[in-house]
Amino acid sequence: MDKTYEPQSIEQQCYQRWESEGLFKAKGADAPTGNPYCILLPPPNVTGSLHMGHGFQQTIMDVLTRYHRMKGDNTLWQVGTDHAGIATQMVVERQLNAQGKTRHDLGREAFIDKIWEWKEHSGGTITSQMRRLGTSPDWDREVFTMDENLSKAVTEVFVKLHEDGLIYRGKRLVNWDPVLHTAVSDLEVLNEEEAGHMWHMRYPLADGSDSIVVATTRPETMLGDTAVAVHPDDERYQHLIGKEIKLPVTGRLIPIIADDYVDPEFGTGCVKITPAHDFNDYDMGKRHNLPMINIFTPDAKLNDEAPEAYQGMDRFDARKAIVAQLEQDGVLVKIDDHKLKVPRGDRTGAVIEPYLTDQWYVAIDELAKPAIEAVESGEIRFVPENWSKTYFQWMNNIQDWCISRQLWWGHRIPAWYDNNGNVYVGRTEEEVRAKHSLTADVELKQDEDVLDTWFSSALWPFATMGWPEKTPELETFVPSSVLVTGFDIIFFWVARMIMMTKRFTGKIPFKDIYITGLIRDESGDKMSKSKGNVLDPIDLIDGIDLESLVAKRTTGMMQPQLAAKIEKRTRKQFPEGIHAYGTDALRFTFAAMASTSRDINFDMGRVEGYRNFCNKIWNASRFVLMNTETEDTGRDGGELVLSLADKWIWAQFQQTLVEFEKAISEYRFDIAAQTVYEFTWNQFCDWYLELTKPVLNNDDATEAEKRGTRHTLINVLESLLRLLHPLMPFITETIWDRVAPLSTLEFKAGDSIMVQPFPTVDAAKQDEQVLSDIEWVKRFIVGIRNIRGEMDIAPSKPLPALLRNVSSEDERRLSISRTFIDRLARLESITVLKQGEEAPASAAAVVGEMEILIPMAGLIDKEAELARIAKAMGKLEQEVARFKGKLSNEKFVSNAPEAVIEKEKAKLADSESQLAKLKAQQETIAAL
RNA sequence: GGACGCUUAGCUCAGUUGGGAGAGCAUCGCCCUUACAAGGCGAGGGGCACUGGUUCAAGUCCAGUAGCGUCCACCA
Repeated sequence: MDKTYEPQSIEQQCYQRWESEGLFKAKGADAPTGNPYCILLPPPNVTGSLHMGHGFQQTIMDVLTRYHRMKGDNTLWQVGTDHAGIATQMVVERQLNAQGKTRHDLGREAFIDKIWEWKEHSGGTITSQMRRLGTSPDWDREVFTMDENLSKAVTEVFVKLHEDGLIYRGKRLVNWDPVLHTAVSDLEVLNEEEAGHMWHMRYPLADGSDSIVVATTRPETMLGDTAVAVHPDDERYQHLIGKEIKLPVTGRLIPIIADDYVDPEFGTGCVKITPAHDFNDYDMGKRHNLPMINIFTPDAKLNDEAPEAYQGMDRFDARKAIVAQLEQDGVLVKIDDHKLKVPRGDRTGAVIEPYLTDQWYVAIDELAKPAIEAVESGEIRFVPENWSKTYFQWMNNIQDWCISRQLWWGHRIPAWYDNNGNVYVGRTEEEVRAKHSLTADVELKQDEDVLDTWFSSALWPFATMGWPEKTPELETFVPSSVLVTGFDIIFFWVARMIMMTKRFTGKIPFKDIYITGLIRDESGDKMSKSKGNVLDPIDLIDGIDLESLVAKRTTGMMQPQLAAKIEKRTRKQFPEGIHAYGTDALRFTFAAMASTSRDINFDMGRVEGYRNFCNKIWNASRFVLMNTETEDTGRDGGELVLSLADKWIWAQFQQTLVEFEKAISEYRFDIAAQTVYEFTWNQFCDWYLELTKPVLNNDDATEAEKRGTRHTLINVLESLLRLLHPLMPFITETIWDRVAPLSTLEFKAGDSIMVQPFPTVDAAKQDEQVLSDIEWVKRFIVGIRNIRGEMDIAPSKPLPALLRNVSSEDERRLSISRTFIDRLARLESITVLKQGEEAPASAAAVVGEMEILIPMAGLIDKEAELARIAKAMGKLEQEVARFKGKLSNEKFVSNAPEAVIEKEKAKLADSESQLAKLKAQQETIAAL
């Protein structure tokens, strides 16, 4: 193996091999063995490219998938992409615009063809990037939400819901995006606080006897006013209720009405009512039977309901013009600054206009009820559990879902109209004609609208499994095991999948919902193009030089004026660009960051740390191979004598395995990552590999002993690679290919690590005695290293050691670990002092009751040793004081459980004994 | 207005039924010891946001305060 770990040189070839050998394939619905384990990939937009959130979530899904596959489960990671109606249409439309054309120039069919064409060429970005991440979904089952079979499911669901009376068409006020010319759902509207004004306008009474002042943030909507409302109990306006007002500018007469909705404290206590352009006014308009005057065209210009002077004017220009007119008429009382929430479309950023149109809706209450119960009953579980509250809060106040969109790209609504305005819903025109006995001479036109993208996404759990056909996959993989996703789409997607899957399969869509945190930048800001703090996972894998990174961050910006700032920031943060850390390091980082926290600040330092971890694994493996590849590892028989260290590393491995599996089962990938990191680096590399050297390089060791150690080296490493594989697929595969043939694992030549069984706990290797023996050895060695470190004694200088107060247990341990201690502590001799035997002036370390003495003569400075002892004593004195205080507290002694008190007593005794020893040392040395 | 979350070492974060404060990175020493300087060995560093309560015992449970943040709803 190369001396240095080079991720670039191993990753691509591994992946191609796995994919071409078909190793990601699920065993199939009717697999003879294995519990079904299924994960649904939240389908990314076809227009998308991989961002940090994808990388993070997909890493977690892949860890679970690989882990369960190795556990022998019938594992399916279902993959696919979403047609993303609005986003995709916008991408292709922008390309057309660049050629000076619009989609209307092409016409609907040609435009849709164009999108398909675009999808074939450019739609695969994200799936090829997923491959770079090492993800292992079953690519053969990859689906697209506009595929024929999924489209069929969409139609089926629509028709069935309509038959059941749960889909209806109605004229209502909707959120209208005047740029896209489509309705959008409540969820697609973002309300941001923005600075605006409050205009106070005086409306005169029709009879000229009085006037009333209304306040508004949208003066232009006065053209659509059909009433002014006051609170019924507001004494100021009692006498005006029922009278009429002459609306300025238009001269229309409108009534003054009374309604509880009005807050007398706010503004002037009088509200202008525009039922066709405000949701609250709409409700009030319905309560009072007010006319609804729509004053806007679909692109939010004034229509012919407005006075001629304003017709065709954009709404914001109209606002200025109206205000000017009001001022001129002397009815503008004042203008206040006012902060208000402005609704904007999440795709376009355009100010959303409440707009009166015909749309299709899903009546949601009947669907919501079983979906709420499924979570309440615990059948579906949120992880972390707390997110269920968010779910309930929304589900309990859920509104009917507007599902029609005035777009071209998407699932066309299966409804047909005749020339009399009758609507027929059915799977096809033929079905509609047959069902309603419509003869060929009745002209039918299909609804122009398409469905909300989330409508098809909602069917994901069962539509991907072949529904409405009765397939074995539906039986096997519904419900899926866990949904891994972000909290931002709990409403958009998760809730809707639960509703639809319950409705159409009677089953839940998934058992667990693991909600991941949101990846932010290092200082906690959301990553966004306009902030210039976006990291591309691929750049962390391959690296990127500074100039390319700057260019990437500053091109194609919505607000080019920010470019200079972003460039400065980027140059400061990445003076050398970004190093290539490789996929395994990035994946490990993602796993290690997946704690329960809902915001995750991405720290580049950690990627580097885990790249170093990869390097550590690489080099440790080189060491193991160096000692085993050309040696006898006992694979084909031969006596094996295991050293204390050999037994210990196996015992330690069992513990690690148990902890790892527990963490994975609880979706604590951070703990899982930490556990294997600690084992690999701090136990396996730092201790075990060092402990093998005294055996392997010892001429006195027997061949059986050496064979036992080599056997342990190669087999622990082999098992460790399998343990690590779900987290770091590439490096483990590459090394395993070399290691496995030397191990005792039985596998087919040429097989990949990813289809090997996950390590299982071997109870015979769990050994508490060995664990505590090595603990003792470690403390012994660290004690001496500590003296060396603080006394500036070269590590290479062999030292004599004297042991005082040695128990029989200490003697036993010493006898089985003598070679380890000699080598790792660099001792030239160990002398056990007899009871009462005089010792020379020494520096001391304490292991339990036993003292390790390093004679000072010629080595250790008296003052330095006194200082070292004083420091250690200081610590012990503090401890003793704390334990004594506790134990002398009458309340503690009489109330705390016996076990706790005993523990405290033992700790006190231990500290006191150590302290006494140090004190004696101190006196001896001070007297020199 | 409603709901939720966060505040622990210089930085980014763990701390699961209350029982002697942890990791990585950064910092400071010493070391090119034939797996690894992307490394080894050793060391320093914390009023656990604040106040009060429960308890023999609180980073952990309860109440409140402050600061930061997210989501939902919304007063024209």
